[in-house]
Amino acid sequence: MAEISSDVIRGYNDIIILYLLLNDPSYGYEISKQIRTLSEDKYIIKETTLYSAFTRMEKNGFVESFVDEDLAGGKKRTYYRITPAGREYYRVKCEEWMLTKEVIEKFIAGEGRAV
Amino acid sequence: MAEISSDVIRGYNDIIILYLLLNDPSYGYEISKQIRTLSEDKYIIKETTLYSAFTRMEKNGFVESFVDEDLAGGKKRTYYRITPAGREYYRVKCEEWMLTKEVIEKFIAGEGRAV
DNA sequence: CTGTCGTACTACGACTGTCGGAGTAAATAT
DNA sequence: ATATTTACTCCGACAGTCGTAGTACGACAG
Repeated sequence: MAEISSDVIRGYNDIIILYLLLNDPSYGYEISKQIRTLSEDKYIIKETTLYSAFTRMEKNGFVESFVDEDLAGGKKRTYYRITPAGREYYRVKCEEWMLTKEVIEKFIAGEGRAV
Repeated sequence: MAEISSDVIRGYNDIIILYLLLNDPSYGYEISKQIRTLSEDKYIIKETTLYSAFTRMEKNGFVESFVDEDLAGGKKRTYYRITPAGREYYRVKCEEWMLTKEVIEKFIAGEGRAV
């Protein structure tokens, strides 16, 4: 099966992550598993990519983090919550996606187009 | 109007360019204008991006270049022709696009989905 | 009681495609 | 005469992703 390369998904990791924060805060490991599940194993985000996206988006004010210190066994977990600015960013990026899709498909074979 | 950012189109410049070489060889300036026209001014590829894509794709064997020395006034123009490997690469990339589109749209609001 | 697997990250350096800016030079339009 | 269009080329910078490694705790198998 074809795999999704990083160049191709680049620029969409942000919205993929934010989508999963729209309803509830979540954390890295959980998000990572959800991406895998929701995409039916077609996209498995790299840990480093995911965590660096969190850092970047927090710096940009799109998410806020808080730590849950009370996990069983004294373990910690860092949650991220989407901010209003993050929601707006998500919305804008979705619109950009629609536009990009339209443009790219003019240059794509398939969907009834001959090569 | 929203603009298409480089991160978002990254990874698709190759197929956009190859698409325009499918039927006939062409050259940088012409391709650049065609992208602009076909996308209805929604995507204007940067010169540096375009020419470095040519160089990269030639190195990878997806295109071949030849120079037309006989332009009026002794000017030169470098044409690029798609190779069989380039056609195959284009085909594969198009399939990858279909898959990527499917995946991304699971994380996108709009198209009847609520946010 | 030892080792592997799953959870939940962090750090660091490398790579690649894109970008910004500058420059070149001839042809055509004003 | 000057500006614009055509047709590139070179250079250094940047940002996001990746590969590799490491940490640390708990649960479960052998």
